[in-house]
Amino acid sequence: MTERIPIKKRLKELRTDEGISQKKLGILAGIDEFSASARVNQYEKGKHVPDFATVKRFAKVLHVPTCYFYAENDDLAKIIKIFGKLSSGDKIKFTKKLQSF
Amino acid sequence: MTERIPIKKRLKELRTDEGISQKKLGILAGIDEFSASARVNQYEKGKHVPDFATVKRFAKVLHVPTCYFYAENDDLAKIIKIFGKLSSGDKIKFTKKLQSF
DNA sequence: TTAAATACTCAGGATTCCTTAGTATCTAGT
DNA sequence: ACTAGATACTAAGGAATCCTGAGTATTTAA
Repeated sequence: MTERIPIKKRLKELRTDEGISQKKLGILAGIDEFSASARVNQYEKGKHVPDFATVKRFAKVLHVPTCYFYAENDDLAKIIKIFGKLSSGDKIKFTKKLQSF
Repeated sequence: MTERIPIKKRLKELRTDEGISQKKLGILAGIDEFSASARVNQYEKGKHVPDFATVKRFAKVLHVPTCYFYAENDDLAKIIKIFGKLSSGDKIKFTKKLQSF
């Protein structure tokens, strides 16, 4: 029973964009160096699912909002990523403009 | 060790807006009627964390994108919710508007 | 004030994850 | 082509977390 969870895909995309290894990503996210490689691989292959605290640390390392890893729709994922890169001022401005929709 | 996960807050907000009980929400999401009450309560109180497949079913019942439940930032949560309610055409317009920022 | 609905809790069996130890594969240098 | 080191990946079992079943509190409405 393979759970269709976006984390594996999103994690791999961002990690390869960043040009770092599975092990290094794990270490940067605070995972013990001796299990970092196995765990990140299990997440990317979809063998296991990281808990929220771990995803949160991946998000910090990879500079996206945490919920990016749970976005099923690619367009929505892109919006979440862009929103995360806005300045605080632009976030407010943008949010206000949305009320028109 | 209480994990600071947005699910509990988002779940309660949406459920009360909808005006249904914890048990009913669980049943609508396909949980066995004899454990629906306990499980949804555990999720809302933050005692346990639902797996992604379960969150996905909550999302369907409550008419929001799944990643809404993982959004830490309230403004971003609102954006995700609005995006989920747009028509395909408006989703494209919406995405373009964000590019200009 | 009572019954029913709703919210909530506990404990243990069921499930999933993390760690350890290792194998497979890729890459760069000679 | 060969080797060494880096990277990707996997199995298995102990550790951690969840789901189920059986309740107890609390709220609501008659």
